[in-house]
Amino acid sequence: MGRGKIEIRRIENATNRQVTFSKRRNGIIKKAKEISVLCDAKVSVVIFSSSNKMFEYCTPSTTLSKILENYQINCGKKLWDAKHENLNAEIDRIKKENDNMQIELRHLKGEDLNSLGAKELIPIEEALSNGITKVRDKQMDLWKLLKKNGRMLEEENKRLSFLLHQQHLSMDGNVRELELGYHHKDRNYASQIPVAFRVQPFQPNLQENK
Amino acid sequence: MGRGKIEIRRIENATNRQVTFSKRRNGIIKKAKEISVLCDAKVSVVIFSSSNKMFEYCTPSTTLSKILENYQINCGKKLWDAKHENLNAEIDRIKKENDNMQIELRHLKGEDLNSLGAKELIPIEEALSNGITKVRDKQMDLWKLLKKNGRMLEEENKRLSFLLHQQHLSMDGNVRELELGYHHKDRNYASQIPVAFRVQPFQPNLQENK
DNA sequence: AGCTATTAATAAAG
DNA sequence: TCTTTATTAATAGCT
Repeated sequence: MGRGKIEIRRIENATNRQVTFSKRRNGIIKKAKEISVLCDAKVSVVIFSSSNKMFEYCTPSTTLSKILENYQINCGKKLWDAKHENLNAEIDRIKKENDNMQIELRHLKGEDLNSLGAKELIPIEEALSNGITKVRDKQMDLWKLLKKNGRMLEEENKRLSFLLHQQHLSMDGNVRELELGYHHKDRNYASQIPVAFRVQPFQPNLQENK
Repeated sequence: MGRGKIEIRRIENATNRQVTFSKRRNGIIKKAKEISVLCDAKVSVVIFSSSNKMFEYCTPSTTLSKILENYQINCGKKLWDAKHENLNAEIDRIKKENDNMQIELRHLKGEDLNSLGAKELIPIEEALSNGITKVRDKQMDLWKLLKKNGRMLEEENKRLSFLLHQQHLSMDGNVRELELGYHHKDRNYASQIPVAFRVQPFQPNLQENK
């Protein structure tokens, strides 16, 4: 069905192969549509070109999923059991891991100890006393940090109070000078202090955890 | 392409429909084979007749499973049913559970505490001190059991020694009688003690766990 | 199932 | 890639 007969073997010329692929792919899909309509059939066609481009046809009244479900029912082959097996194996593995951790946790919390003997209790006790030491060390660290911050705040307070006191003194001096010199009436002292020396809200380095 | 042209619409005559289905199905599968060979394409064709009979073609160098895997990669559609999704969801769920337990375990072992604040350390410390109390209680129980068994063994020993002594005494009496009466030479006293009264190895109630 | 007239598909060329 | 066209291939209706 063409200008010449061709043998059914791989077309070596890549361009020809591509052209033939396009035409025949369209042909197959057209035929699939036709048999769907003419004969009330359910058809699925999936085609990958040699360059892995995909083309698909599926009878409109159904879906590929449904067709594949029927496929499995009909021919018994399981299309994605390998996948399912893998997933199930993964689940089993994780569940086992889970169970082990659960047991370890329960033991650390002092539950389900009756099945254990003296030799099994020893490592648990060690883990616990080790853990409690570390937790208490950590608490101690936090406590020290808190105290250190408190001390820093106190010192900052002292420093600020001192600065404030000094400024008051020097201002009083100014005021006296002003009163003596010009009988100046402005008593808004703060507005006369350079900005850099004003008492600012202090942002402590301590962060309370919530 | 037949004795007459036909419209592409459902063939009402059931026999004709069935015949046309057979012919065209063969045609499509032949075309699929040809494009596979000519163009190095991967093709899957699945056809269900209106009476739900299944026909299939798949390029020999691959399998339907592989084609479908590529299908999913290519077009993103997920073919596997709810079952697959469920398994994946289950895995996610368990993994999350796993992670949580892992974190709890690490915290109880005194690891990864730096991210925690004072408020989070308190329940951990409580769990640990609670756990260690229970573990030590259990150890104490086992210790008491051990001591109790020791005492029982001691008492049993005393009892047995006493019995042994008594039997020796009574035997000495016999011997003296025998020596007086018959000048008997047999000095294997044990062989004359009734079996029920002999000292037997004692199976303690205490089981050492290995 | 076969047969064959007829239509449809398509190879090669533009 | 699209169109054209000569030629082969598919198949509708019949037996």
